[in-house]
Amino acid sequence: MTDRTDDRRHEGERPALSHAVYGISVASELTDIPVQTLRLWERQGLLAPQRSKGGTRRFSADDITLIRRIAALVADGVNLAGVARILDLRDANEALRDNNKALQEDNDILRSAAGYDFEERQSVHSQRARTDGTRNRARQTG
DNA sequence: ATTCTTACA
DNA sequence: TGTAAGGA
Repeated sequence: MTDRTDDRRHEGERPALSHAVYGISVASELTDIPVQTLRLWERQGLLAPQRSKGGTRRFSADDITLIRRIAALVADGVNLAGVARILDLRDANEALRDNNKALQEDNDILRSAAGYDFEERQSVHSQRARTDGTRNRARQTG
C-alpha cells in the first residue's frame, strides 16, 4: 500500500440526486442518448443541466432520470414540443396539488377555529348544490 | 482530449 | 440535419 489515500474504495457512495457531476459524454452513455441530442433537447427547453465554470454541462442523477423520461416519450412518438408541454403539465399538476393541499389545511384550521360542526357534510359539492337549490326554490315561491 | 457555440450547405 | 471551424 502506497500513500494513495485518495483512492475511492467506498463503492456504495453516490452523489446526491441533485448533485450535478456528470459530463455530457457520461450522461450520454448512461442514457444511450447521443451527445448532440442532449444538446438539442436542452436548446428546446427540455433540459437545464448546470454549467461548470468553464461553461460545460454538468448533469445530476435527477437530470439522468429526466432524460430517460423524455426518451420514453420520444420513443412513443411524441415530438419535442409535445414532450415540453407534457413536462409542463406535470409541473403544473404538482403545483395545483400542493396548492390544494395547503388550502385544505387552511380550511381545517379555519373550520376548527370557527367551531362549526361539519360532520354531516359529505363533500363541498353536495353541500353547495343543496344550499343553492334551497335558495332558488325560496326565491321562486317568494 | 473534450466540449461549446456558431455557421454553412 | 449533419459537419466543420475555432475558442475555452
